[in-house]
Amino acid sequence: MPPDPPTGRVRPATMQDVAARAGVSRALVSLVFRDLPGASEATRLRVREAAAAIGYSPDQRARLLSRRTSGLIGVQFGVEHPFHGELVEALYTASERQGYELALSAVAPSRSEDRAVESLLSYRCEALLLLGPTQPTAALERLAGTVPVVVVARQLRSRSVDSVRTDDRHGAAQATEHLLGLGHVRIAHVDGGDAPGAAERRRGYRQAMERAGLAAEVQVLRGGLTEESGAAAGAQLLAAHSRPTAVLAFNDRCALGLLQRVGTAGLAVPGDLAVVGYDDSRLARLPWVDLTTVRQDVAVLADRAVAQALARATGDGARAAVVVPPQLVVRTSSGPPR
Amino acid sequence: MPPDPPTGRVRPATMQDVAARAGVSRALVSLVFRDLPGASEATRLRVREAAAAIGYSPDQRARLLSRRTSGLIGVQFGVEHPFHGELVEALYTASERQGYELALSAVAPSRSEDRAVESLLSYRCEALLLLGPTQPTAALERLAGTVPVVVVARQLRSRSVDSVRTDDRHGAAQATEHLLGLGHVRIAHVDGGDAPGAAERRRGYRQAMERAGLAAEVQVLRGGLTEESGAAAGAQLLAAHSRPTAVLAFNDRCALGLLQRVGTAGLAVPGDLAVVGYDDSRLARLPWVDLTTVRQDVAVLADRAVAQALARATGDGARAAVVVPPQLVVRTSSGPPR
DNA sequence: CTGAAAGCGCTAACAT
DNA sequence: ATGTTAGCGCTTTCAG
Repeated sequence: MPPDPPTGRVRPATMQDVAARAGVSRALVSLVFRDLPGASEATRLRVREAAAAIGYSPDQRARLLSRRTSGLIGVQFGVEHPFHGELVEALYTASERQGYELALSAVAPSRSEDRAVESLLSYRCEALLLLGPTQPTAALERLAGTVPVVVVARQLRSRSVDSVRTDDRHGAAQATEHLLGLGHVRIAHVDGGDAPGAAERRRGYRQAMERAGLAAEVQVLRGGLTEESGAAAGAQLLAAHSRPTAVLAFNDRCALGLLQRVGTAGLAVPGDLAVVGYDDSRLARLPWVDLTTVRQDVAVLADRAVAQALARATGDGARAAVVVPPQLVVRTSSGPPR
Repeated sequence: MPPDPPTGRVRPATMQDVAARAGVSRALVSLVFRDLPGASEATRLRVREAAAAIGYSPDQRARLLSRRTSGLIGVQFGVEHPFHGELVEALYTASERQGYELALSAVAPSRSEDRAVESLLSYRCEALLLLGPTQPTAALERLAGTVPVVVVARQLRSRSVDSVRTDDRHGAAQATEHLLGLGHVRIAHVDGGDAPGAAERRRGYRQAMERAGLAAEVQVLRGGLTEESGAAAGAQLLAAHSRPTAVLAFNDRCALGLLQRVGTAGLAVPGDLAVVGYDDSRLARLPWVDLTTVRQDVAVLADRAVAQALARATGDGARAAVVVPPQLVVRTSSGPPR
């Protein structure tokens, strides 16, 4: 054993140390730690004890390097998106179940998606999961030529890149149908502009209106992803001479801004205006908001994404665009027209 | 070159490939990629070109393994805390400037802090940055015996574990003094119970009141970290016979719930009640909220945390409890009493 | 300035 | 059931 480094901390124990202490070979220790057959119960116990005694834990760096396959799935996520947080959590569960480790790389205003991907690649991840990437499709396709790529939570028109997302068209249609079922006729949609998913949600809304024979009532207002955009749309609604009795907002934050704006103007919700959001975020569940909304099934999204990534990484499995059904969550912000 | 694996993807290029193509030795390529002296400009160019031509990027796994020091800083963060997201972003900047890589490990309802740390340790990180950990101090001290640990954004009473945090006592005092300066006398504090930082903020509030000779007016209401807790406290305030004219809430979310509750009751803000939050979160900046609040300096916290971690990892540098001053951000939710 | 050789700590394929 | 032997792709001496 070499002398301690100047810090006074001991060199971390290696597999060799454990083997020596347990009186076996390194290979045996390796087997025991990977729970593979080929060691007697008695030795397993001895090895475990020796390891515990000297505080050994396998060195992941060496393990990654020596394995034929890295066993790593790279995940690019945005630090500012609460929804990505939920996804990451679900991905841990999903990947663990399938025996893989996650490598996280964050995207932030000061850290580009390119940098995030580059870092992931340097760890030789077997597949990349990109949460709501904003890179152009061409760039994603190029990347997918290097490593299996699964785009999560973004609609993508590509033949080569895999994707897993919620059926936003269906979600928006469901929400619209819910309002129609309540007896609303003048139903407006405050959209998300060119945000991921916005086009799909517009289509779902429009189709539901058309199916109900209300094509003439279709009214799409320019919105966005934030409270501010919702408030602006709310102001527009108030100014309209034939005000809608119900609104489907692009997402919960947008709905919240809208609620705030029309509330200030004295409108009752849902009496004067029924409001539906999208995402089922924490905000939607606040007691005084209690927003009817559309929930994305995070656990299923994560499962499918990991499964698809691994299928591609191992060579079997063809390209797929997986679509997961959303779920309407009815709360008190939507009710029949007065 | 071995045949392609069954996936049809080519084996990633190695340093040896680059060396062969550029007609130099591997060691040279290594130097070039680490920007170390010892190679002529001409060779550098040749190497870079060769690498680019075959799409080489250094294998981080091998690099980590072979270096005497891993050059990794492990970060444990909570996926559900927007503030941790901000910190992570700043940590990327700070660590990059000091030539270190970040290894991220998330904590979530279904993923314990122990698991997160275990994963970080398996990569042989040189130091651990724990963002708002909830582990007991004893556990943290034990961990710190294995690897340098810096606790970020949590107050900690320990002689062996380093910490970097905002001066919450000072922040709360500043906020209280701001309200005092506006002419308020009956100032209440809706606290954070036993949340990290709550005790410090209570003290800051109390001390400011006492310094102003208003010890008799001190009123601490049980609150919490969420909108719900703020709303509950708001209801209590409304019921009080001698209602305060100003409130300092534990954080912005708590303040928001409070605002909502007293707004519903018809109170004007800041006219009937001045409200101050804490954190300067996105919520505080919403136009119709425009909350006076206390900002934590994320960039400085991150810088100090990384610096302290590295100082300890390299052996020099003693234990430290770094305290970063906060900054009061005055908006429209605070004004003089009517 | 350049090249050869020895590991880093583990896994994997083969012996025994 | 256990031990032996090569590497994984890089960094790091130490010679040229």
